[in-house]
This record gives sequence, C-alpha cells and structure tokens, in this order.
Amino acid sequence: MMGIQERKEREKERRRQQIVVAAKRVFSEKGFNKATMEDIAKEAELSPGTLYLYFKNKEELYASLSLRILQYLHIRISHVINQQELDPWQKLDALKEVMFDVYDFDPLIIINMFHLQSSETLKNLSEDLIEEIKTLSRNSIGAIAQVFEEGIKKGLFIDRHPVALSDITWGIFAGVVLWESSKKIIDQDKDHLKSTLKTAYEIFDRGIMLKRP
Amino acid sequence: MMGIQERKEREKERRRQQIVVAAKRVFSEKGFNKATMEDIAKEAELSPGTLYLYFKNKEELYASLSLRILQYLHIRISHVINQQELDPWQKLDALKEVMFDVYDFDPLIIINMFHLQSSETLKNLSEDLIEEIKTLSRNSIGAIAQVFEEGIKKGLFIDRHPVALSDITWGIFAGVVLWESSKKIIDQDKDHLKSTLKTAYEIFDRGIMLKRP
Amino acid sequence: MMGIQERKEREKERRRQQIVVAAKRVFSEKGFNKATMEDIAKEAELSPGTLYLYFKNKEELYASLSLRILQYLHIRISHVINQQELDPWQKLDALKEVMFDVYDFDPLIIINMFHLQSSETLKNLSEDLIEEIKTLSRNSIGAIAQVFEEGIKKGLFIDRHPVALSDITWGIFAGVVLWESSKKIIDQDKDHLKSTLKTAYEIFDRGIMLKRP
Amino acid sequence: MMGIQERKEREKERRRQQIVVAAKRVFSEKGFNKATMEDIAKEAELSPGTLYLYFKNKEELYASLSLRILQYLHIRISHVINQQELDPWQKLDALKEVMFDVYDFDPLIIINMFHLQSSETLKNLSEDLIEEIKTLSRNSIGAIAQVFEEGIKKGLFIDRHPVALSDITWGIFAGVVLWESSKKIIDQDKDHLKSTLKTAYEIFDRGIMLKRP
DNA sequence: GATGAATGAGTATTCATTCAT
DNA sequence: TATGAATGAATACTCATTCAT
Repeated sequence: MMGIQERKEREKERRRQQIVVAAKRVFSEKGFNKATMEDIAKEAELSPGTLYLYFKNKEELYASLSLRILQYLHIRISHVINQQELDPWQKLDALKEVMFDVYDFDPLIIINMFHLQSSETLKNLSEDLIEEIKTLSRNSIGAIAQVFEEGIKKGLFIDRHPVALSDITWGIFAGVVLWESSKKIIDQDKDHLKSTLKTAYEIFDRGIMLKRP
Repeated sequence: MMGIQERKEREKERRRQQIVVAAKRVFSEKGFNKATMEDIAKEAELSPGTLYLYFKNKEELYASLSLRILQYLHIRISHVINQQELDPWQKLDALKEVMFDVYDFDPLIIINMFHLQSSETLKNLSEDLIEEIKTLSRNSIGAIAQVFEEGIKKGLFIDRHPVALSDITWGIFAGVVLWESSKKIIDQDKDHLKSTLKTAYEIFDRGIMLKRP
Repeated sequence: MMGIQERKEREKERRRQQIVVAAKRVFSEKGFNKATMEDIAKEAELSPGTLYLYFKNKEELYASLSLRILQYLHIRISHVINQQELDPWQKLDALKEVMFDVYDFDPLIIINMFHLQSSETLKNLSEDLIEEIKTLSRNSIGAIAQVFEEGIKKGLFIDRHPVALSDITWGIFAGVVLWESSKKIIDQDKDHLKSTLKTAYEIFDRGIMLKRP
Repeated sequence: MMGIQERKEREKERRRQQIVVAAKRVFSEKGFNKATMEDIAKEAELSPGTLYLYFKNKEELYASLSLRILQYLHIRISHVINQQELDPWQKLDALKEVMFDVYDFDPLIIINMFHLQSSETLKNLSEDLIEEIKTLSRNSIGAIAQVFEEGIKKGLFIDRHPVALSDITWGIFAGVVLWESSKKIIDQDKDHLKSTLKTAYEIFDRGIMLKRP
C-alpha cells in the first residue's frame, strides 16, 4: 500500500518529468537563449512560477536535461559491462549500440553536453548538480575504459591507454553526430548519420585490432 | 599606384579586421550571449554604432568569425591538394597537420561551426553570408574527399565512399576536440588533446589501409 | 468554567499572537519589503496559507504590529493619567518613562507609525483596523494632553495649547529616536539615545515651566 | 565661449536634473516601492533604459534625492554660520528658518533621510555616494554644533555638549514634521506644523538659555 | 564615416495570494 | 482549520539597434 508521503513524492516526481519533457521540446526547438521560461511553462501547461518550485533557474533546468540523459547512458553502459558472457569485442559492439539508442532517446545529448562546458553555465548550477554530473560522466567513461582494459589484458587489442581509447570512442560519436547535423542544416543533405558512424566504427575497430603500432 | 577608391577599400577592410579580431577575443572569453556589442566596441576602440556600419547584426559578426576560419581552412586544404608531388598518404598526413594548425589559429573553430547549426542563428544571417559559408564548407569537405578518392583509385585505401571518409576525418577531429575541452572543465584534467588525436588518427589510418572491409 | 466557544476563541487569539510575534521578528530584521510572507510563516512554524486565516494581507499584518504597540502605549498612558496621587510634573516624568519602556518593548515603534503614513498602505487596510488605530492614537495623544491641561490649570505650566504640547512631547521622542538611529548607520557612533533624549526633555521641561512666553 | 565638451557636460547635467525632478514627483506620490522605474521614465518623458545611463539602479536614484537636499541644506547652513555679524541667538533663529525653507524646498526630506537608514538600501549604493552622503551629514550637524559651541563659549547657553544640542535641534524638527504629517493622514486635521514647531523651538530656546541645569 | 546617447522591447525571477485537499 | 503547491501579475534591468549630430 502506498503511504500519503509516498504518493506525494511520486506526484512531485511526475511534475518534474512533465517540466523536463516540456523543456526538452522547447529548448530543442528554439535553443537555450531563444527559449523563454514562459514558453516552457506554457508547453508544460503550468505557470512560470511553478517551474521555480522544481528548478533553481533556467540554467539548472537546462542542465537537468543533461543529467537525465547521462543517467540513462550510465545505466545502459553499466548493463553492458556487467554481461559476463560477452567478450570485449561483443561489448564494444554493444556499447556502440547503446550510443545509438541514447542518441535516439535524446538527440540533443551532444548539444547538452556541449552547453555544460561554458563556465558561465557552471556558475549558475548548484554544487550538488555539478557533482552528480561529474560523477556520472566519470563513471560512464570509466566503464567504457574497462572494456578496453579487458580487451588489452586479453591480448585482443593493442596496448594503448584504455582511457584514451574510451575518449576516442566517445569523440568519434560526438564529432560525427555534430558534423552530420551541422551538414543537415547547411547542405540540406539527407541523414546518413548511421551509415557514416558505422563506417567510422568499423575503421576504428580494425585499427585497434592490430597488435603492433 | 593605388587609387583613392582602392585606398578607401583597404581602410575599410582594415577596420573590419580590427572589429573581427576584437570580436574573437570577446566572444572567446565570454561566449556568444554574455558578450555584448559594447564589449566588442570597447575592445576594438570603436563606438557601438560603428560596428553596425560593418556588420548587419551581432549574429552576422559572430558568423563572420566562422567565415574567416573557414576561409583559412580552405586555403590551407587547397594548398595540400595541389601539391602534386605528395602521395595520398602524405596528403592525409598534411591534412591532419592543417587541422592542428587551424585549431591553433583559432581554438574556437568547433564551437563556431557548432553555433552556426542553430536555425535561429541562420535566420539572422544575410543570404550572401549563408551562401559563402555553405560554399566554403562544401569545398573544404570536397577537397578532403579528393584525397580519399585518389587513394582509393590508386588502390591504397579500401573502396569506401570518399565523402564518408572525409566526414569521418572531420568528425574525429571535431569530436575529440569537443570531448577534450568538455573533460577539461568536468575533470580538470590536463590537456592531452594532441596525443589523443594522434592516437585516433593512427587507428583511423590503420583502418583505412586495410583492403578488406 | 470555560465554554467550548471561549476555548476556541482563546486558541485563535494565541495563534494570532504567535503570528504577530514572528512577524515582528522578521519585519524588524528585514524591513517591510524584503520580508516575505513565507519568511514569517516559517518563523511562526505555520504554512503561508494560515497567515491569511488571521490577517487579510501583508499590509494588515504589518499594521497590526502598530496596533499592538499602540494598545500597549494606550494602556500605559491611561495608567499614568489615572494615578490621582501624582501631580502634573510627576505625571510628565512618568509619561517619559512610559515612552522609554514602549521603545524598549518595541524599538520599531517609530518606524511602524511612520509606515502607517503611506496612503498606499492605508488603501490596503480594513476600515475597522484604520478606525481602531485612529482611536488609539487620538486617545493616547488626548491622554498626554490631559496632563498638560491639568498643569496649565494648576498654574504650573505656561498657558499653551495642551494638544500642541502633547504633540511636541511625542515629536521630540520620535525625532530624536529617528535621528539617533539614522546617525548610528551613517556615523557608526555608539548609541547615546537615552542621554540625548534626557537632555531634550530637561530642556523641554525648563521651557514649559516658565510662566512667561 | 562654451566648448563642445562643456556643452555636453551641461546637457548631461540637465538630463540628470530632469530625471531627479521626475523621480521626486513619482516617489513622493507613490512611495519607494509602489513607484516603478517605468513611472519615473514616463514622468521624465524618457525611456526606462535611459534612467540607467544616469543612475546605477532604483535605490541610487532614490538616494540621490537625499543627496540633493543634503547639499542644499549644507549650503544654507554654511551660509548662516559664516555670517560674522550674527550672534549665536540670531544664528539659531536663522538655522530654524533654514530648516523651514529646506522643508518647503522638499517636504520629503525627512522621509528620504529615513529611508537611507535601511541597511538593505545602503548595500545597493555605490561607495562614492555613501561617502558623499556621510560627509554632508557630518558637516551639517557639525556646522549646527558650531553655533552651540559659540553660544556656550560666550556664556549665552548652558554648558551642554554642542553636538547633543545639535542633534536635539534636528530631532525636534524631524519628529514634529513626521508627527504632524502622520496626524494629517490619520486625523485629517489641518496643517498646524509651523505653529507647533515654533512653539517647540521657543520652549527649546528657553531651556538652553538657563545657565544652570 | 563615426559617434554614443537614447531607445524600448524583451525576460528571468519573485512573492502575495488562493484554493483544492 | 490548516496546508502548501500552484498561480500569474508585476518589474527592475539589459542590451541590440538606431539615428541625429
């Protein structure tokens, strides 16, 4: 049975999600600066004041979008890591699949991560939020690194620093995603993100397979 | 001898550069939104009104930074392409060198390119400027593609679509740069951008060297 | 024995006092504008909504502080007036003592009285409250005037209008209190309010003692 | 002949005055909190933004009203002090006259001085402004004290501390003014400020005339 | 061309007040 | 009665842009 306390807690969380969903829609349509708190409130069918009951300010609302996707990413990555039956190559494939899924779940991920860079942004976030974002980032990149570590230990990958490989995995993803969407707007090309990324990762795989530099 | 017309033209161009240089400094320090036109005017030792004699608006001034770097990139890439004495592998190495140089010349390049994505931004630019940016982008990516085309034709690279390889080259660059600067803030790590990129490109090279998919 | 009605009444009054005490603390610390109803609710360990069960609005809550002090002042002054055994000079001394006590009881008294002046404030008060404040003010000043009337009748004071003397008594008090607190901030001097006021009243006494204008 | 620099300076000063005059009107009608910057801008027939070219913020605009009146007060008091031909009693009379004039010039004087007390207010003022207000206050009260000093030295006034007497002079003024205007609103009485003050000062004079306490 | 004073539209945020529970 | 989440009107302040000089 659900206590009254618990029901309230749930209601509150639902409201938060309602705001986050609306914020995501508005931010992704208009970008951080053109999006107004009123836009978001309207989209969430709430009043502007209510947003401030759940988020300290606009920056923190925006940052919480990153937090949400990072949490999802972390869960998914952890799941892959913990599948004992997979060998490093299979895990690598699974990780790439995760990145596609995460991208499908929220194509803004790269943009959000990028927005977080701004030191002006960081100034307006609460210590707790910054800490959580840092931790999630570190853990995710650490988890990817584990896969490479295992691959190197088992003699399947050449002996490069696992963290560097982890960074490159992410970097290729981020770069290609950004580059593709950039071209989408400038050239009005059709989306061939997935095939480009697939090619990129194939090449990457072949490169790390070789034992000697 | 220089006509009076020409001298005026030159004077005008000098003034434009003066503004662009100031803008770059201010934008790179404060970011697009926190930077004010007055900040830039002060940095350029001009009055705010004067900026509008040279640039339609703030967005266009910002976009012109991208234009400038794209022009530089294009010149450098063309130079590599036209060196008949280099084989595709050497050209590929030269291209990577170019990208480092461009990054050194203006580390904001990725951020600028990224800012251009925003459709809100594009709305505020003049047709001409958009067209020029598109053309430069297309030509640069096309030039890089030429190298891959040549490499494939000569049987040195595996037979993938040259444009795809070109995109990947750029994507790796953009992605790693962004990821590195992102981590710089989140983890306070020291900059190991260059070595990470070097590793990424080594792996990429090895991958495209192989004939078999 | 206490009826259920009466007990309720008492409970209600206790709650009112609880709010008034909290309000006094918060208003005196932050001033009328910076103090929020939520601050006061927290201080009173009640919810914001509850405040509105006891007070029409923020202005009325604030005004009720004045009312409270005016009630106290009136009781104290009446007590002095009714002491038949005191002569006018003794009553005058007793009145000054009362004013010190009232100031000790609530140093904000002058500021509260002053805030009431604002016609914007008056607009937000209920008719009843305004009436009560007016009556108490009139009665207090009237009571003080009685002392002067008696003194004049008995030939102890020069024959000035008792109400004027009453006003001056109050005015000296208010003025010196305000001036002292004003200087406290501007000059960071230590508080010598009491001695200044004592001197002022000595001079005042000597002045009204003289028969000849 | 007037330089272009000087003309600009004058124009600027005129604009400041235009704003100050409008601000005084609006503040005195609505009080500090109900008055909006837009109200003031409208009254000054300027745009809201323009106010901020001349005053840092609302508080500073309000405080500058006090500054203006303090400057006027200081000039007037200094003038009295420097009239060598007047004896202390005449100077005292002249000082009281000055206070009436100052009150006529700007009846908000007491309220402004009072508003300055708030430490919240002080936080928002620039160092320079605070310093100037402090200096003017100190000098004015000091100048009044000189009169008493002279009176005491010449054996005309009883030997009390001149600063205390100075404070009382001001305190009586402030108190009676406040009390009168307070009554004006509450009792709708007709204005007898001047006669009350005259009586108060007569009594005061008689008190300080006596040699022995 | 250059200036810089003036503009005024635009917005994040606050907080007194309400009302469903 | 008491609650406290939700409201939404209200407003100080900013800054890109203009235009008279």
